[in-house]
Amino acid sequence: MTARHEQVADDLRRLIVAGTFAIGDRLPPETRLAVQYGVSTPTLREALEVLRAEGLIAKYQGRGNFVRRPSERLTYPGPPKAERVTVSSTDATATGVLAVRLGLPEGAPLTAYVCLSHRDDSRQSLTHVYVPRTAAPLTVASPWGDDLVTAAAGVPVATSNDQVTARFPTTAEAQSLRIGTRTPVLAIERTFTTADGRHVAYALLVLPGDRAEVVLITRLDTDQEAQQ
Amino acid sequence: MTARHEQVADDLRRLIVAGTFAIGDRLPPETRLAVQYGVSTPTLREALEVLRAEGLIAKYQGRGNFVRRPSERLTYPGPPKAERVTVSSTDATATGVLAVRLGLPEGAPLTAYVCLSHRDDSRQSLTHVYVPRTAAPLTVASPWGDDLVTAAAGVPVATSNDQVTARFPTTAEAQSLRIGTRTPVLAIERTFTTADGRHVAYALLVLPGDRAEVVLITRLDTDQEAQQ
DNA sequence: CAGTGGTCTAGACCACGCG
DNA sequence: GCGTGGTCTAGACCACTGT
Repeated sequence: MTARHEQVADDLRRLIVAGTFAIGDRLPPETRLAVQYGVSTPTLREALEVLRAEGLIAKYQGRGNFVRRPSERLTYPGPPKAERVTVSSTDATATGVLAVRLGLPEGAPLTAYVCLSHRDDSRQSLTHVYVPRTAAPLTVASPWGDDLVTAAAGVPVATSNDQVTARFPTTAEAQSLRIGTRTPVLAIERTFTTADGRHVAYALLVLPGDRAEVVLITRLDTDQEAQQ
Repeated sequence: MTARHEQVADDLRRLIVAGTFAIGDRLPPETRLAVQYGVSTPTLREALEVLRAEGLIAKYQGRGNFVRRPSERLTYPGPPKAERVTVSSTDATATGVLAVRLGLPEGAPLTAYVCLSHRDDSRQSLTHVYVPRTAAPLTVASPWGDDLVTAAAGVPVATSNDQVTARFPTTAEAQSLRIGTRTPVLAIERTFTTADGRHVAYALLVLPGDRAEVVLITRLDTDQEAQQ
């Protein structure tokens, strides 16, 4: 009682790991694969969606489906492996959840930074950083936003509290990261806190689920880290 | 140029947060909603899939779509909020990645535990724990597997290394958690290590992306936690 | 331009839940 | 049995890519 698209995905996965389709190869067009497997095109696309979520293939509109190089996974937090990070900044105001997270009054002036990290023409991460607006000039940044926050906050930043969830990307996020709207992403909401307990920055990281993972190390014999 | 199913999702989301559809309410049948919005049923189902990934609604086959109670999110790691945890155990052998992770020879005897945590008739987490086979009798367990590991390992467990990824559930996982196969999940691979550096247990946690989040707290002024 | 994926249609049939 | 969601079909049209 396995679904048809799962059967197709299983067979294609077998062909890929067996090397019948080598790394970097383009798969046959979806229409032809659909005919070969005797399924309709939406069903075959479901199968490819599964493989894409596993990071086995990448789709490029107008070009085709390609076998991905394995273990291209980036880890968060960790040394950024991006080749380039492009940053842009705009003025914004604290509204709704943003004001709550930063402990600021509604409408307070903010500066919003957008960091997009690349590597080998592959988008790695999309980060939005929100800090209270200051005159601080900001130049370079890490893909996770740490540099921006330490530079923007006048005082040292002590801890960051990260909430990691799995969801689908918004259309804007999918376009920025060049992933499908049905590819799961890791969404990380970071709240930066100073030693005296003030929240000084908020960041939203979006990492493609097919090429990123979050690593956390817990000491079990000591006390567990406190929850938010 | 927004996709049709995104427009429909936006409108339904608006109706839900506005309270037109109250918490616990059943939405109209998908066929009727499709007619109302002037879209086909697959398109409308795509819209509902988006809302389900956001945790706004829950689907039950044969019954309908229901508005979920918000902030039902469980956090990992953290105090388990499950009402019940059902555990079953079977014998297994270390094969492939399992042997590598545990540092055991291929074919070594293991005991596999499956923990399923519930709460209010809602599946919360599915955990597979693999430990070297011993005669240790194991009774109760936390949903994250910690209790099982500390009981099974003869020596104290010092740290756990967790790798968090976002992906789709397997059909078996989806059935166990009673979620759709297209609902993103947080998959956490835990490796338990003793103070002398031996890997003594391996666990795979699957948390529904629409009701779970991983929380990690990082101290920025001290040295970053070492990566694996 | 031709080929590719992105999205959508208007149905169909099956499995499940409940009365 | 009836209504529900789960899955699939066999197309269609558009947008994007590279020549």
